[in-house]
Amino acid sequence: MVNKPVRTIADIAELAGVSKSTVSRALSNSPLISEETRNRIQAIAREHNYQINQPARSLSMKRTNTIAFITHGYHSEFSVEDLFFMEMLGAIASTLAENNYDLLLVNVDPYKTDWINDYLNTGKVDGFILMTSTHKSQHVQKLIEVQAPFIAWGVPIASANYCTVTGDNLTGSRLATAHLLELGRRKIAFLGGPEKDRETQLRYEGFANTLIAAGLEPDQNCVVHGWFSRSCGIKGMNQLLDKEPNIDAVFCNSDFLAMGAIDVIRERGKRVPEDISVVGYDDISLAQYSNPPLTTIRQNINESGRLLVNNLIQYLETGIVTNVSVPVNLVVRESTMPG
Amino acid sequence: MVNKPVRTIADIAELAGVSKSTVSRALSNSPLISEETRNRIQAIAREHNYQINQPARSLSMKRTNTIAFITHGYHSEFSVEDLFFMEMLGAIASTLAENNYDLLLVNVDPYKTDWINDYLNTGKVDGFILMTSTHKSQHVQKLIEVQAPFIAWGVPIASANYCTVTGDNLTGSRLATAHLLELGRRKIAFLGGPEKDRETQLRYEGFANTLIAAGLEPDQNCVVHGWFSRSCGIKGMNQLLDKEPNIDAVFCNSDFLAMGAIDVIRERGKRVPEDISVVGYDDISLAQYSNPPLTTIRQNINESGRLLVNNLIQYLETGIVTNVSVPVNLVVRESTMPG
DNA sequence: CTGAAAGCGCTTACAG
DNA sequence: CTGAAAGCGCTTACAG
Repeated sequence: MVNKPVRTIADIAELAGVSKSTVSRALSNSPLISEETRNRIQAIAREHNYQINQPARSLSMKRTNTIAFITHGYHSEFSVEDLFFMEMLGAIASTLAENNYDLLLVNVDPYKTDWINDYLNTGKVDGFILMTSTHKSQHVQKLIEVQAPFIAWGVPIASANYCTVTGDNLTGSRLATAHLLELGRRKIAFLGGPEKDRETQLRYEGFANTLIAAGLEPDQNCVVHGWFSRSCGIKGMNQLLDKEPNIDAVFCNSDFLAMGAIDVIRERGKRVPEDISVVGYDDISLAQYSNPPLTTIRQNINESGRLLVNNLIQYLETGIVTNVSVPVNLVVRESTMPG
Repeated sequence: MVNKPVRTIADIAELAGVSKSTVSRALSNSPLISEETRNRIQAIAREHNYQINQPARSLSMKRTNTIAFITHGYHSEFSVEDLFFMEMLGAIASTLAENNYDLLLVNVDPYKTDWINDYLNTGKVDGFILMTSTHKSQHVQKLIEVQAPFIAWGVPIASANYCTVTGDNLTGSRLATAHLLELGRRKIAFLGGPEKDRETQLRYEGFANTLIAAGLEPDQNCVVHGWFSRSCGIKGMNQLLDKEPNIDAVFCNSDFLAMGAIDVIRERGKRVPEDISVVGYDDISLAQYSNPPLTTIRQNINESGRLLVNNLIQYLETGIVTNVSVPVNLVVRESTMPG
């Protein structure tokens, strides 16, 4: 039945006895085309399993319907410590697919920004979703400088105007701290992310303000900073307990920090949560399987991923710059409440 | 200094006083061009930060230098249970980058194969890396049917000729079983993956043969099958202990199965490894952080990812079909040896 | 060693 | 509502 492959709009035009212009318009549902013609052409295309050629389309339209997800593994390769952005990636992938966008995964060197040029002016992608954790501000500044369309995860840099999605860090830390206070804890430590991270600063702010509102004085002996990794949780918790052995709770800025902290607490002969309550941050899927299951601040990763995609697409189409803060909530598990 | 943007080879041709053909050849290091001309043109391109237009190039060359990584989350979104393919993805991403290929991430519905058409005849990608776990054979058969260039993770289907990379399942299960026998275990259970999985079958074969070689009889009461997930580990371990309460070791076909099994063993009042030794499979990055750290069969994920990329590229260039089996090794941790 | 020209497969003003 | 034609920015036979 099919005696000649149908690969191009020219093939379809011939079969339908119309011009290529008409085929092109019919396939893209142009209102210019009469319904009858459109249906006839679309039927032919379907019957012959026609697929449009994307490079040709991109070249002509100067857009690719492809978005690059920019990240870098915590170690050189991806590992469990990258779970947060992996879960974000899942939500982003499905939302992009729903919008007929493709997803290019770009794993960059966090200390270099030359990836921007490689993907933007080559016409490979229409925009970027920036998920890098290290040196984020350098990447943001460079993206702005070259006027690249992008959206970034995280608190926006004050001096610049660009799209962002972030979790509500102030509320998150307030919820965590209030929960620990309600449990009767009074010597609460802060096991933070990098000190210059805006997210970490906001979380400290919420933490300190909640303590003060409860009539307590934040104690600088109970504050440490580091990366969000398990190994920094181990290091940080050791430092905290060295300085202040009678800590009765710790608010960690990530679930991995919390897991590292719990290991240290137990190694030092104390119990979680009986002696020290531990709260994490993010609620990655691993948090509930941890031992004990982690009380943590849920970042609503799926919702955040959807917003990153939808707001970037909106920006591409309309130029509207959005900065959204996604609600967080407290999830209580056994690391603060005995099971 | 730059008074006119330099975006196309035509712009460079004008600046250099040569034709577009010459620029094109010079930029792709064609030996046809004199060294002097080539250097001069490349210098101009560099100076003006010229980036080649990929869609135009793809349209002309009928290849994209893009590979699609085909997978699907274990649940609808990515979670910790997807860690195995995530870690594979890391190795694949960097190896593709080294070879100047881009990586398109395609999260498919495991029950449909229509993604093939969407990516192949559209000229979006040159080939596929197939990482789906469910219904793999359907995807493979369809790929072969439409003559799509691809490589698949896993044991090749006997009746077909296509590129694969797989771990050495026979050796893996032999190492695991021999290790348990050496520890003096005699009632060893097999907590397997899906019964129709070729990988699982091979692992059972290695397991059973090693038992027989040691003069033991494989006991069908000590064998269960399911998915590779933690929840199936819980279900399976409960079934095993219901049927055979005096099991003293269990060989699990994934690290997640092992984690689920350990939870059940403890809940039933037994100790790991004192009462029951547990061996996992894969050695995902989480295995060492598990409680207790898992003895497991390391799949050499990085090496496997590199091979998937390199052998697919080789196939694209030469048509050579490779089927490789990557060595595995035993990693002993506390789930079999008291710390 | 270099250039003029055709072609890759689309989209979209322009004209009717 | 439809078509002829130009154009997107490359590559590569073909000719010299």
